[in-house]
Amino acid sequence: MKHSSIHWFRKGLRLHDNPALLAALRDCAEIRPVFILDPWFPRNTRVGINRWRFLLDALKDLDGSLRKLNSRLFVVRGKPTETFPRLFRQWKVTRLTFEMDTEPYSRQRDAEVVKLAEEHGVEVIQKVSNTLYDSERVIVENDGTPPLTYKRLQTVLSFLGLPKRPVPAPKLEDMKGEWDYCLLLRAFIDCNVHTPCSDSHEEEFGVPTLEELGQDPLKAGPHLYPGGEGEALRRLDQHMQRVKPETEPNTLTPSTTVLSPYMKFGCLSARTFWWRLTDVYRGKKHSEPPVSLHGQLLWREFFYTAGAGIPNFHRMEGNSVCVQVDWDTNEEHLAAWREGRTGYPFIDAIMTQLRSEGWIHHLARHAVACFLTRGDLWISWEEGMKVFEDLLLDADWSLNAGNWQWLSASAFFHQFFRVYSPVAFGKKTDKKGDYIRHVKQNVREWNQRFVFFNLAGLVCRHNERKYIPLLRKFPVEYIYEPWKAPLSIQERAGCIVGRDYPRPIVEHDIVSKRNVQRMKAAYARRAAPDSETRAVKTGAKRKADSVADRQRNREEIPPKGEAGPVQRRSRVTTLL
DNA sequence: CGAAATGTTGAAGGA
DNA sequence: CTCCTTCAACATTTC
Repeated sequence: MKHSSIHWFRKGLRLHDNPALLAALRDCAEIRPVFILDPWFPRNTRVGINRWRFLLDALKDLDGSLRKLNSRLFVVRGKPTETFPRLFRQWKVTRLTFEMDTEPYSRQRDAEVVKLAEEHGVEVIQKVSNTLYDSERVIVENDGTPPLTYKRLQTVLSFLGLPKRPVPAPKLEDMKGEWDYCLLLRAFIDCNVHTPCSDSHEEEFGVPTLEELGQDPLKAGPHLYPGGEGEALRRLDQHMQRVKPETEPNTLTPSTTVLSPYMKFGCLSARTFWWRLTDVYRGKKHSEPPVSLHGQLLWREFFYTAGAGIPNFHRMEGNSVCVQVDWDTNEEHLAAWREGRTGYPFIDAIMTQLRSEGWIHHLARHAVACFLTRGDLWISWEEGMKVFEDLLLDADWSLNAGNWQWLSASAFFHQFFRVYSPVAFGKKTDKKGDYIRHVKQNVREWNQRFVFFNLAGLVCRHNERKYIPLLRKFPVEYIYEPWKAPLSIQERAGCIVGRDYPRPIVEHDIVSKRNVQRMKAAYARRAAPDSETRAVKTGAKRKADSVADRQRNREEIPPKGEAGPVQRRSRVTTLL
């Protein structure tokens, strides 16, 4: 029997290394690649305009690639649970394929869709291709809980062996079936895979515009990182051809790959990236995990596994690995942080770049995350996570929640006495504060952008790309601390602190010391939740349960070897 | 069991 | 520029 297949794109917006798409094409007469978009959804979610633009880029790219295979992308407006029953009937669907997604929201949605498919007699095929390994498998291998240290993850993965090789993208031959044999019969029996498209495809199923999603295109920032598989593979090639494909992890200035947004949307496969790195590194001297690029992919794996196995991973409450902290509520401070007006130029420059471009360096994320939470403002990491979700092109549920817990010393990382200084940290790699002034280091690259914006008619909005142009003329010794400059120097720089640029909203040296003590108290409460005062009085400190103990206490997990893989899988699922 | 070592990337100061 | 110590001091893993 020849199938009528739907391949459902969600993440995994690519043709390469897409095993679920290949599964859809097997023994298939009709294939319809589908992306489902609720036109009202954008108005109710924390997805900023730059991220929407990236998604639409990726969809356009996907549609273009599918056209080359004599197919098309169907962008279907609606909710998955309402849309699929209609599509199943209308298109006489027999098979639905999609990439497995481990996020709780997606799992619930997918479970509902699988149920609907069963009711309509539609076969469902799900494949793991977003991560290097099957997260559930990693959890089972670690006795039912996600590894909570990087070392532990490495140990578990060593049992599982190397990641699978990526599968090739479908080619035109795959879409045409056994063309040679069928050519003569083609008029009578259609034995080729094809995608039935109507003349009204564009109006009905075309990729939407930003306007359709209720976004004002004029509010988008410079288009530095266009979305899509094509751009992802181009960037990958570009970085793999560099003499030294390593990035320096401990500096802000040298360029990193900026492949993270492409990874988030699945425009680039983690396995493709992994094996390309292996090829490039073969026989050459290179760094090792955790700092190497292989290591970065394993960090992604680490947080994905944590997100898949720890209930309420995106919250403090009900999250077994998260230290419960008495964060303050301070709307003014939160807004100042979000909008880049804390009075600390390094912090404000980073937040300005984030808002405008949708990507900031890893260590820049550390600096602003620490500042918002345990370092300075003592505001919950959940608030920071929401802002990143809005503004970061690469905002990925598990990684975002996991890294915010890390930086706020709420989970995984516990050396809360190591506080990033909003003044000193940036100076280490950028003594002159070029980043704050945004001195153009690569004129040619900037000129290309200039031409591009010019053509796009956006030149007036985007030719001023300095992160804090106000502070441009401050001398080097005051660029990180403009409030310390004498008034005469402020006047000469054309910027008076307190009038043109804000005074610091907190005094770092004072609040950071206070916050370390508050953190210490929060950890003490965790160690002895019901007897903090007693512990202090007697001087006795009860030993904290290990995280694994506390997780086990929530739900008993059978000892290794007792339950078979199938049973275990369902157990893991119930943990969610 | 308890001590020692370890942990992707702190800051400040000195050699 | 790199390496070192000291600051105060966490959880987790290893020995």
